Amino acid sequence: MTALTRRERLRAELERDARAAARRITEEEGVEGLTVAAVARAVGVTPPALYRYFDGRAGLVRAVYDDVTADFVETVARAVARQDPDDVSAQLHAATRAVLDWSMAHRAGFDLLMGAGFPKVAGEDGIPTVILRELGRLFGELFARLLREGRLPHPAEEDIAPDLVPQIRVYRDIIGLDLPVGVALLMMTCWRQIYGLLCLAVYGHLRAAFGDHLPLFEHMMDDLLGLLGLTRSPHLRVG
Amino acid sequence: MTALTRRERLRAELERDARAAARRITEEEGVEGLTVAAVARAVGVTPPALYRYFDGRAGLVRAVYDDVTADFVETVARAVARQDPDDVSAQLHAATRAVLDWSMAHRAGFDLLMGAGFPKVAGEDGIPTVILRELGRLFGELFARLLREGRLPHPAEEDIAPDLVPQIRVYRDIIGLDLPVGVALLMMTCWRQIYGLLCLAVYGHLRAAFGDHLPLFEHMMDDLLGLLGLTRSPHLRVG
DNA sequence: TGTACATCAGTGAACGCGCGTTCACTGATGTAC
DNA sequence: TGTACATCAGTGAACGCGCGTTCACTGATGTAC
Repeated sequence: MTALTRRERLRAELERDARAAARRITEEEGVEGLTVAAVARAVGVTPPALYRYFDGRAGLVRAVYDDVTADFVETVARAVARQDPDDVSAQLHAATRAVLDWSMAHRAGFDLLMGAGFPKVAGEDGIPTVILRELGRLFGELFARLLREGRLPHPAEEDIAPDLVPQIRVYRDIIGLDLPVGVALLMMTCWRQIYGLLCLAVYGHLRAAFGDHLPLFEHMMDDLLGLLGLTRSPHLRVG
Repeated sequence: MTALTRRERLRAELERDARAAARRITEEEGVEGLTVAAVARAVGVTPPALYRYFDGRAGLVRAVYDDVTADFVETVARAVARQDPDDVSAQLHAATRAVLDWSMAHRAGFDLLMGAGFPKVAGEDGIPTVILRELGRLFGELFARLLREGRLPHPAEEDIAPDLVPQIRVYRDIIGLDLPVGVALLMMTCWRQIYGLLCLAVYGHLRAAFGDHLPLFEHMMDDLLGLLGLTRSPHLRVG
C-alpha cells in the first residue's frame, strides 16, 4: 500500500479518464474521430495537456488499441471459462460466439483490431500480431486437446497443396503452438469462415437481409463443428 | 454523329479526367484522401470549378462509387465469358478468382464497395445493393443452371433452421432470382466464405503468413465446388 | 461573313471549420531543511 | 511546524495545415440575326 501523493492520484485519474474517453470516442466515431482535441474536450482539459500523457495522436491511438485488445481477449477467454472444461464443443462454440458478439458490440474496435482500421493508422510498423497470437493460442489449445484425444480428423501433410504448406507453417508459428500442419490448416479453414461472418456482420453489407446474424452464425457453427468431428453441445452456456 | 461544340468537348474531357483522377486518388489514398481539392489539383483546375461537374465532395464519391462498381461487375462478367459456356465449374471458379484478383488490385475499391468504406461515406441512404444484385445475379444464374440440370445438392426448406428461412428469402429476393431457399442458402454459404477470404486478403491481417492468398483460395475453391457437387475443371482459363 | 448579344466554364478571394503541435508561462503541489 | 525552493501539470496563444463551399467576376465560346 504505497501512499500516492495528490499529484500522482490526479495524474492517474486523468490518464484513466482520457483512455476511457478515447475508447468511447473511437467506438462512437471510428478511429478517424479520435483526435487529441476531442479527448481533451471530453475530459475537460486543453489539448496540450494530453501531451504529458500520450505521445500525441499516435500515442492516443496506440493506447486505445492496447485497451481494446485486452478487453477483447479477456471477453473471449471468459466465455470459454464459463463452459464445462471437458466440453470442447461448447468451449469452441462459446469462444466463437463471444468473438461475434464482442465485434458487433464494438464495431469500431473490430475495425481497429481485425478490420480495415488499423492498417490505415498503423504506420510502417506493420500489422501487430497480438490478436492473432492471443486468439490463435486460445483456439489452438482446444484444437490441440482434440488432437491429443485422437478425435480430430485432419489431413496428412502430404495431402495438402505443396504451395500451401509453408504458409500454414508460418501461420502455425505465429500462433506459437506445436501443431501438425493439417491441424493448423483446419484452424485456418475455420478462421477464414468465422472472419467472413464477422466482416459481413460488422460492415453490414447484407444488413438488408440479415438484420440479426445469429441464425447464419449457428448454421456456420454446425458446419465448423462437423469439420472437427464434433456436434453442437447441449450444455452451451451463452453469457 | 452529332457534332459537339468545342465547349461540349472540353466539358466532356474534363469530366472524364476528373472522374479518372478521383478514382486514382481513391485507389492510392483511400476514400479519406478523395477531396475536392486533390481532384482539382490533379486535373489542373481550381476547386470551385469542380462544382460545375459534381455535387461537391459527396458527388465525387458517388461518381467514383459508380465507376468502380461498373468496372468490377464488368471484370467478373468477362472472366465468366472467357470460359466454356457448358463448364459451370470453370465459370464459378473463374468468377470467384476474378473477384479476388480485382479486389487485391483495387483494395480501396473493395473497401468502398464491399468493405468498411462505404458505410462511412454513404450517409443515411443505407447501403446500396447494386453489387449484391449484380454479383448475385451472375453467380445465381450459374446455380440456377446446375439446379435445372438436377445436379445441385441442396437442403430441403424444412431442414433449414426456421429463423434462418425468412432471412434467406429476403436475400434471395434482393438477388432477384427465383431460387429454392435451400439453393439460396448454399449461395450464402459460399459467399460468406469467399467474402472472408477477400477481407483477409485485402485487409491483410494474415499477410505475415499468407503473402499470396492464392493457395488458400484454391483450397477454398475445392471445398466450395465440392459443396455444389462439382470438381475443379481442367479447362479453367485464368485471364 | 460580320456583329451584337447570351451563355457559362473557370478564377480568385474569402469565410469558417477543425486539426496537431510547440512554447513560454502560471500556480498548485511536493520536499528538504 | 514553518519556510524556501524545486517540480511539473495544465494553460493560452500561436503557427501552419488542409479542407468544403459560396460568390461576384472575367473572358472565352456559342448563337441569332
